[in-house]
Amino acid sequence: MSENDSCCAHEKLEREGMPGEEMLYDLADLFKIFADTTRIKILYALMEQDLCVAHIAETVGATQSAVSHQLRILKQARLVRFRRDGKNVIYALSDDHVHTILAQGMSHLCE
Amino acid sequence: MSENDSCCAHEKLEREGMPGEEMLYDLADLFKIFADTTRIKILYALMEQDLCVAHIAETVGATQSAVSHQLRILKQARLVRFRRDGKNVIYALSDDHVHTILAQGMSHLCE
DNA sequence: CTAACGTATGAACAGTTGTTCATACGTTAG
DNA sequence: CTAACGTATGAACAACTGTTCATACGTTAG
Repeated sequence: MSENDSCCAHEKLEREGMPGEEMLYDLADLFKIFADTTRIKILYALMEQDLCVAHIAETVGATQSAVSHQLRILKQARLVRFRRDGKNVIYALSDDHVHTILAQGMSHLCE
Repeated sequence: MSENDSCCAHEKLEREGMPGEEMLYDLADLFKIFADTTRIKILYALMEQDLCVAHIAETVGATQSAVSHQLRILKQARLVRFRRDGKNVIYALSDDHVHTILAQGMSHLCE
């Protein structure tokens, strides 16, 4: 299995066994984001199509405020991006790692 | 509300695309497990080789009690398995989803 | 301009989480 | 048997997290 990733930590991992402290904290922080049902719902919703905040709130069954707070977290983690459209703000997934990570989680659950 | 926005077909999402409530909670619970540095360290350590509790504690730099508590959580999620060896209890990874999920997380961090 | 709408944000709150400490359990040596 | 060792567990504690509420911000219609 030849993983030709540009990620420098992979080589280090194979040599030393464990990433550095800082990297481990970043990794834990990333998984924290997927550890909440509201955020997962938002991500699944955005996998279908780009959505404004009000429609996200409606789709996931949460208040506008709660969704806005969570979108802030997803933004900071660069998992979603956004653009203004008049009074609305449209959110979208920023890359396809979201899909891959969620799919792997599902795969474990269904084994 | 009757306007034709670029995000007006959100009603479809409630029918397809999104897993059920129960599955979403299980998925969030799974990612919660990866959302802690102590547990991540334990998993990385076990990727190298099977280890008893005392050696895990030494490797990850945590107390025996803290490690034992976390191993309980990893056990319940079926991410690790264990066997007795005299007075020791040897822990090991139970499947390779652990490696895949951690690698995907790393991949996102290094993009 | 002002009003209405969509969105963002801060504070307060309840619920959860991970660690420490003390102690109990299980196994083996003597 | 008892003592010593490795491991597990419960309670208490501090730190963190997600929601709600109130309110402020930014944009557009009139």
